[in-house]
Amino acid sequence: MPKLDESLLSDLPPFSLLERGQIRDILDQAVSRRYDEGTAIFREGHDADRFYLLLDGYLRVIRSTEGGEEIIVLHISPGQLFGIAKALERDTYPATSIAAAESIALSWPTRLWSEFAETYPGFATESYKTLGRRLGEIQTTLTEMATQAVEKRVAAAVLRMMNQSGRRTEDGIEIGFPITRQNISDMTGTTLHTVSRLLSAWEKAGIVASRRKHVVVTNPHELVLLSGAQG
Amino acid sequence: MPKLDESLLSDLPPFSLLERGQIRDILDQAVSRRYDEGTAIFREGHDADRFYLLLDGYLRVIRSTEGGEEIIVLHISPGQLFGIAKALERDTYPATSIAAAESIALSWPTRLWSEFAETYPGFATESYKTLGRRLGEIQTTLTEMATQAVEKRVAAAVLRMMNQSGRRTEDGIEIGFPITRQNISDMTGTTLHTVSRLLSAWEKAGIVASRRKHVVVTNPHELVLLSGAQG
DNA sequence: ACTGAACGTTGCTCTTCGACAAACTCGCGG
DNA sequence: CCGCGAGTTTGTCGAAGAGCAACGTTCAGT
Repeated sequence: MPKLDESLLSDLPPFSLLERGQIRDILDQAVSRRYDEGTAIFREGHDADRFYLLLDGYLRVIRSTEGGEEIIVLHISPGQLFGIAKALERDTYPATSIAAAESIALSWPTRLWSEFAETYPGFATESYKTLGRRLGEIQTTLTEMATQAVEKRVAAAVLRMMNQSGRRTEDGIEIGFPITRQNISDMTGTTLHTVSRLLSAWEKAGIVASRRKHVVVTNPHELVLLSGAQG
Repeated sequence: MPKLDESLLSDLPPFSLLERGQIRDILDQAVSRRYDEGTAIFREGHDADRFYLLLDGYLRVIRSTEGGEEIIVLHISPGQLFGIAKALERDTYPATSIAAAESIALSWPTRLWSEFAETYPGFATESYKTLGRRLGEIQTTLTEMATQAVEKRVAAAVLRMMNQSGRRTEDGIEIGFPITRQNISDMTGTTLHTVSRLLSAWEKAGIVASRRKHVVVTNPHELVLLSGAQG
């Protein structure tokens, strides 16, 4: 295991208040690992024996029904803690995490979570902030799902990914990780067919451009209108 | 303000580890209040200046869209803490709480949350457990909403309320708070018309019996089948 | 360069469920 | 005891979107 550089953590909120030596200690206890696209970091219901920090890449957090259908609950971007079941006093993971793109994450044994929370100022605070944000996100998704028509939901989902991971290109803003129609339908509770039709229509209207597994939003403003912002 | 009795808290998880004197201190700082059916305890987006404990009654936690539609995110039963935005480092409430039945709640100023969490063993732990459970519940609702047909969602929603608040009667198990078809449709993202049709059909099939604003489940087993447990 | 698998498109049909409409009933306040 | 309003029921209609099917396209691996 190569020695990890302190600059990896020093700018991230959960660690930004700490001194060099403290960060060193934390890093020395961490395991770093790479995950190929499509690999599971952990699975729903399994023992929550470690917690994680995403250094690079993107994750999908999914839940599956007994019927075998999967729905994507949220995405995780670099710099975020995840798998922090312990913060909520759970001993199993409540959902499955899959690498949406090739990703790198640090992890620590669960027992260190309480130790970090007690020892390092701001660590617990930031963890709980993260959870609070996620709870809010999920509630928003839920309300959308319950009240909005499919087209608006899909538009909103694409916008959310764009805002979270978008990077400028010459044509517009590209979603920063590979994504299939099936993935989008799993976020919005619809079918890949319907998503395909919508994206085709939007492509004709000059709102998006999509290649296989990649989506570029060329006219974000129009997409916002479609998403039905303020009705 | 009448002096509150210590037995109010002594059996509840967040306080069960505490001594008599500590509970006295906590109670002396609490404000107790009654809320009529339909009254809001606090509203989404407002300053989270207090946190609460439901002593008696039932609450609906709702979120509303810009379009004015409301959806019910979850229900809260007696003995639960709520409005604990502070635990997630939020300074506004993320949703609105409405009394579903006449209810009584204690409340404390937000700043005491951290104090309680530090001073009283088990208090923070229990708060986070509550949040963890709710996060799980919401995720379940979300997956259901995304993958299940209306009938299954409604069946699941009725079952959930039955399990949470049901009380035995001679005819079956009655949901413990007033509930309209509109309320059920707000939980399941459908219309009151559809819910009315479903309940009528179930009534004919001998699965439920409903009077105005009240629902009794007469054949829970059949309802579980309808909810599509294990496909 | 070839092949198969994964991903995407499109047309058609069929069902579910939302929208609109109208009437009924229960329970409360005057 | 009456009238009003909130809650409920039931019917009809139409549109949104799921299901099914078939085909096209891109890519990774050999």
